Amino acid sequence: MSNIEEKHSTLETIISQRKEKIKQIKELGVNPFSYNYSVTHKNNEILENYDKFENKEVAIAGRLMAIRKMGKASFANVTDSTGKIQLYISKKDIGEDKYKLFKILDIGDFVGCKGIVMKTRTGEITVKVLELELLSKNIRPLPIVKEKDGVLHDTFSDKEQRYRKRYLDLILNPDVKGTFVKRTKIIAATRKFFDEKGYLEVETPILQPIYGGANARPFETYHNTLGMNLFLRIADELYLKRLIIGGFDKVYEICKNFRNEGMDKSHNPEFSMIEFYEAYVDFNYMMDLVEEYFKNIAKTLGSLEIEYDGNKIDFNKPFQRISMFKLFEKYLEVDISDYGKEELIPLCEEKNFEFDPKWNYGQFIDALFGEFVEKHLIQPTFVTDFPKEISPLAKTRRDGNEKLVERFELFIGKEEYVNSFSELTDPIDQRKRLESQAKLRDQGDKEAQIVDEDFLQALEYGMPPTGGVGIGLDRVIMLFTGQTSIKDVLFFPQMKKENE
RNA sequence: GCACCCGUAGCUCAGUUGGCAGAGCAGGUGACUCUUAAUCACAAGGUCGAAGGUUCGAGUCCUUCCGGGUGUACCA
Repeated sequence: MSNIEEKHSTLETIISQRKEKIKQIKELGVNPFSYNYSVTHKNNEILENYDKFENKEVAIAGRLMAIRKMGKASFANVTDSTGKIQLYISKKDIGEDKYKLFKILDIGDFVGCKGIVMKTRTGEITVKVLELELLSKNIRPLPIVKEKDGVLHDTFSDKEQRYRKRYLDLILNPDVKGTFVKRTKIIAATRKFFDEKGYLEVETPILQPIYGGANARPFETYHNTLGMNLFLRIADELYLKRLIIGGFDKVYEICKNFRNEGMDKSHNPEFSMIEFYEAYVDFNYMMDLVEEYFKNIAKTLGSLEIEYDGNKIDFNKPFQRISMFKLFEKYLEVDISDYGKEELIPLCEEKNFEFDPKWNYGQFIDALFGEFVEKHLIQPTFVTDFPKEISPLAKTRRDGNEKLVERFELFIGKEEYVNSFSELTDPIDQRKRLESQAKLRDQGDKEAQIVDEDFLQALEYGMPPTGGVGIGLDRVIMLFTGQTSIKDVLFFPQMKKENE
């Protein structure tokens, strides 16, 4: 025997068997990849209105998810976008040829069937098939999830596979679909909320010659014809402000932003935000609007009280509004509102908190807040009184306190969801602030902002007082779907290349 | 970035002290006309994530690398 037997893995064997089946199916005169099918009803309609459908004819279509053969008659489960229904298929009803076809079908195939709605002896609503059609042949075996008494067995649970092959996750883990339907509902409700407030939805460039509006490292790309470097936007702030300067009163954009930095449970390199800007209002007005927005989304999804990551979050009450320094007083047990950098250094030492002596006042406050305060902010809380150094696009406090700006962030369940300020409209001040960012950049802060001359020029023409807000939509979606990883609210989270 | 955990058949998982790589499901063949994690019988299916090393002998121990998860840090 000189013939070398090819060693096949199970997978290769199954795929070649199914390709062989395609040949057989064609020999039976059947197209294994048909063009259309006239569906009269969805599975759930039938299951929910059995009385109406009993003994009536229906035509349904979907994917075969289980097959139980018993000789001359068989049962199968077929799943469509609404749910799973049982088929009863007997040789007597569909004829010798079609039964032969049925017998070579596999789990994963799409079928269409016309038949009579009935109940089996055990009471299960079932379509007794009279005409069976193969709509699309599967050749790669679908993972099999079994279910008994509501308990799932052998679930498709490998997170890596679920993220890389989201289509399988959607087929095999029904809850996943629900999360993404909710995602779409939240986006739609967001759009509706701002449309009804008289905001104009706009689109601004994703490819930007200069990036800005946030502190982050960008993705860089290159345009061949223009011969220039472009950046994927890290925020759309500076463009939306240009539109306010241009005379729009209220604009919003639901935008994808791109930030070239670390990834974790709440950071994906591309993510969704909504930013909105309104002329003639300040950050206090925006606090009201943001509070209304969150209550609106909660209501849309059914409840003003939710549970998230082990915490009960209550949207009924007015959100707490509190100065960062009051929070420091509470959790640091020191009033640091009059402290400068010189006083903060011994405080850090006393609290055993590691710091970089090169930090400016704002960076100290920011770091201390992150370490000692954030973890306590469970219920919705507007935090105000941010230092100027970490807020280069926000107006100085109107009461003359030069260290602080009119800015708030909304925290829920220890996470930041919203960032907002009374937008800085003074072009001279704005230039100064961006220049001091540039200085930080020169000192090695890769996330400091860039001086955008075009934006500064726009400001010089005059910008009305404006309130602006950015909301991290993926996080909002996580909150209202109960997911604690951003990967579970993105259809296709970013992954490293799989090795072969 | 650091720490810990995981990677075995298409899927879900066993694999003891280092001693012949296993099961269920799916797939194949056969039986079976109300099954439903259908059942029964038979046969098949493996680069144990990759590469090195220790050893008479490595799925198992060591090193490096790849991928994933969790925590932590950076992060708006």
